[in-house]
Amino acid sequence: MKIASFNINGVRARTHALDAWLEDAQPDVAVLQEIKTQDEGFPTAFYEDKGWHVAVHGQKGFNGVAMLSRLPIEDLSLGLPGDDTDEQARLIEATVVGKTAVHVCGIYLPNGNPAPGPKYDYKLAWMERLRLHAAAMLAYEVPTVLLGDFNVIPEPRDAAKPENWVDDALFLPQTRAAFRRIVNQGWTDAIRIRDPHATRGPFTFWDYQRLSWERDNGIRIDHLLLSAHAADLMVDAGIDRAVRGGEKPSDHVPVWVELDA
DNA sequence: ATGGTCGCGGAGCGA
Repeated sequence: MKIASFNINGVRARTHALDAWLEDAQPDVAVLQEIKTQDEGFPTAFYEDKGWHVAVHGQKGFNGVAMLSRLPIEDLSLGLPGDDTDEQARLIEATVVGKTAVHVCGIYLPNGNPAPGPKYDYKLAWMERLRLHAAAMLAYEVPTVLLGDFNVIPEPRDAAKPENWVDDALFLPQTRAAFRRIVNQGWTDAIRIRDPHATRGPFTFWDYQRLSWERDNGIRIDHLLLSAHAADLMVDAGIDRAVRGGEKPSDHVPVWVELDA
């Protein structure tokens, strides 16, 4: 079972890039971030006609997440628990059953800039709620993949120019510590373990500005965290880097993991 | 140091 994540930065602006990638990569499950539309603006019927099961958690203008699955979507849940006043659409999770059941939780973690400030406070609060939810998911002991745009640069080697990010909400010590608290519950970073001693990259995001792609001035902020049961089933993982060089690309590229499930 | 690029929605914000 191939499970992927792609921050598409607007589903309407990304029709070509998304379809081309789906055709090429053939994921069984794909979680999408920043669809930037309400539910009714998502091309649900279009993808259902192509054989996808579709779940959408939309929001007008900003944020918004979705799930496309070749397998039926079961036990769908929308939104991060822990704050009934939080109306931002940033989490979609469900169970899909192939050879075995896999729980898939797709997230769009808040950016948090500028820091300090209310947006950074919201980011840290969201990460604390995610920590609690992640622990609850591990307790189910179903193979689980927690993936998406985390808006966290975990280590200096995850940025081409870490010195440019020292005051940024994606790289501040508090952000990285909050990320570590989650990972240290027992999650496996599927991309990092493929090359544990890499000193630079790989990257998943290149800003539209300052010729970042042409200069390979990237960062790694899209992550796939595997529960122990999921890590035992991992066959391969990767980053579809070439997507960034395509026509009308997102500023993120897809990340994926293949499980024997 | 500054400004640079996108998407959404139809100005300015978010990233």
